[in-house]
Amino acid sequence: MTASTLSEVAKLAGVSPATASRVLNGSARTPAPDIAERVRQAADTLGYIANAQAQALAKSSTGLIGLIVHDIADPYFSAIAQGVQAAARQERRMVLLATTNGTPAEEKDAVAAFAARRAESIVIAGSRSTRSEDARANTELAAELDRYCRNGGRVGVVGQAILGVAETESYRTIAVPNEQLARDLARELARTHKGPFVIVAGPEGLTTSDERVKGFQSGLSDAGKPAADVVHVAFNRNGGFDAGIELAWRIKASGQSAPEQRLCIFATNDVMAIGVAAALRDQGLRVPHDASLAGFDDIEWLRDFRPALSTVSLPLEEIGRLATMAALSNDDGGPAAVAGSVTLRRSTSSP
Amino acid sequence: MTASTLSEVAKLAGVSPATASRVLNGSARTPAPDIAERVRQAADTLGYIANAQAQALAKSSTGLIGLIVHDIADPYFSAIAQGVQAAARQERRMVLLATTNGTPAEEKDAVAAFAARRAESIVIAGSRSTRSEDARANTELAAELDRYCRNGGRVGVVGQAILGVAETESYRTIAVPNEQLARDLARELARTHKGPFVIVAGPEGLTTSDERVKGFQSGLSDAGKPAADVVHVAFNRNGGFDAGIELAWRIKASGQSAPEQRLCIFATNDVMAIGVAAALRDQGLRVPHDASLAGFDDIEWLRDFRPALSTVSLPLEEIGRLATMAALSNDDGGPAAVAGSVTLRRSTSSP
DNA sequence: CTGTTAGCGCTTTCAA
DNA sequence: TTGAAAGCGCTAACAG
Repeated sequence: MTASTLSEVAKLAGVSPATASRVLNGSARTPAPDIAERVRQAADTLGYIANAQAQALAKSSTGLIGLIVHDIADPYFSAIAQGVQAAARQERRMVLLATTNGTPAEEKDAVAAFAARRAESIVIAGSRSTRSEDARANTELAAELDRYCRNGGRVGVVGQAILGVAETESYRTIAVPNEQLARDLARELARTHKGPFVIVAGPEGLTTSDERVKGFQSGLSDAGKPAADVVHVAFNRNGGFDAGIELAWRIKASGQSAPEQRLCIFATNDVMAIGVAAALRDQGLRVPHDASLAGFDDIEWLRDFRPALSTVSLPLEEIGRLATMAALSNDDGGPAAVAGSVTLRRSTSSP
Repeated sequence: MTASTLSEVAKLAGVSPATASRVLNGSARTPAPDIAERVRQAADTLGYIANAQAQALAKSSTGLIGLIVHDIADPYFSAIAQGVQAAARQERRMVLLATTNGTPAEEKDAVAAFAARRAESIVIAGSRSTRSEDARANTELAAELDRYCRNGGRVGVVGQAILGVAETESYRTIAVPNEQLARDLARELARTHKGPFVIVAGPEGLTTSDERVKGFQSGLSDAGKPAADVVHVAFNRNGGFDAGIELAWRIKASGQSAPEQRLCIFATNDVMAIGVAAALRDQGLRVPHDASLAGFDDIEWLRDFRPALSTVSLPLEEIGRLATMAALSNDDGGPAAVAGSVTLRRSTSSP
């Protein structure tokens, strides 16, 4: 990377580097018009591009914002990334991207890498984990974030706070009311569904999934329904598929489906619900005819997925934008939260 | 961002900054074990995090790779991004992300921004445009890339080369045989389809779409079929939907569909095909009963989309990986290309 | 093996 | 208004 430097430009223009700097990169006062023109000319002929690294070093501000997601190919995360990117552009920042496969250990690495690059803020999306096997990594992640914040970094977390990180004004979380919304969904479904409920959840200890399970159960309870069975599988499409195969078996075994026996399946996110649907179809069962099915998130794919899936709509892109703004601004707007809403579609309509 | 510095660590450990640097960050020779331990201890108590900016400046190598896509929320791009990210991690690089809405002007801005940050390589994904309104921006983009390459940057382009950029060994393109594959698809479809063909394409001048149109037409011609009508709409889901509405009208107008009148619709990418399918369904038509439908790319969504869509499978993630490696390595492996394959599914089966 | 000395490219007081 | 000089945090010759 051998680009021309400021002093080369300055020399060509016959001025000092300081002056060149003042005209080329924003400074309080602009030098004389003729000087300025000479400098600009020189910069142009040399194809000068300011070295952002050097500028960052000199003014200790990098204009970088780090984004950490589990999986950028997942529509949930790519929608959030879209929002982050939009906000970053608006605030004239560049975004650094890291994917972690959902492991706190890799999240910690990502935070460290961003800290090293002196990213001014970090946005973390993706469920937390309370599994014991992640405990150690979680502690390290918290420590890394704490250190990052103490060094002046700001972080915005999507969903739930990361345990063990001091809640300062430099650490903000965009709360997603998973529990409340799942509860609303359960109540809504319980209104018309007569049969038993089953929950297809992610691994136990995955906070987002756990919250949704808890909320759903409490919604059922509110409606005077018995608690739902919970099947724990991978928190992705294939996990949903696995669960779906098992449930298909159960559905078939129960013989002809009287309304009182018909299952209502709640998958704790949309891609799992899609997996469940695929498995049921595979096994010759139809939704909503043989079972009701609902998901969570309202990812873009759902728009053209059939049967139309009931779900909880979340403003994903907005969430990304909010998390970014929270991690950038200095106003302590307090804990931000987003609103979601139950969206009933054909997959949970009476057959 | 007030983090502790190397010299603070050095001072605490009672050594010179140079020594501290040697132990903390990889150097050829490691200092004496006891010294090293002291330094590490000091770094630890101070919570030292090396300043990557400063390191980059000193060794003039940033470990940054820039990724430019039209839209990160689009499954085509997010799959590629996944591959880029994987390759970057493997090569211990960080990725900077920029989205451009497909406009060459924003692509140029992104290249400039990456150049300023001294990214060592840039990966550009997304169709080129030959529209006259983009000519100026394209020229500027080419100039920007040229300058970037001359300054030692390396670039990997997915799909087609960017016009006007000198084809040096620092500028590599991962060719996607759009034309050939579209031709293969047309031939395959022509084998069984009796009726007329229609192509739902992106805006004229969008290279990827144009190539696919051209290939498809030549495949039809190979098979002795008349050329297909081409409908130009936006290169996304909604464009496909618009076209689908119009086509539904056409299909209905043609009365009962004898096999000789049944339409086969080729959308130049999958999301458009999905849009077409949605429109047809909206209008009470069924695929493949009332019309055949095929797309291009084989994005992940297709896996659970019904009717199962015929398409051309592209190894998207691999493409991202290859483009990244091409933009990183110094071996001039020559022009790389990927293989795709025609994937026939139910959407083009006989009704 | 360790420390000293120059920078990397830029910004920014501080004088002139 | 312009220039000189110091320094951002680190690395890399070169001495010792």
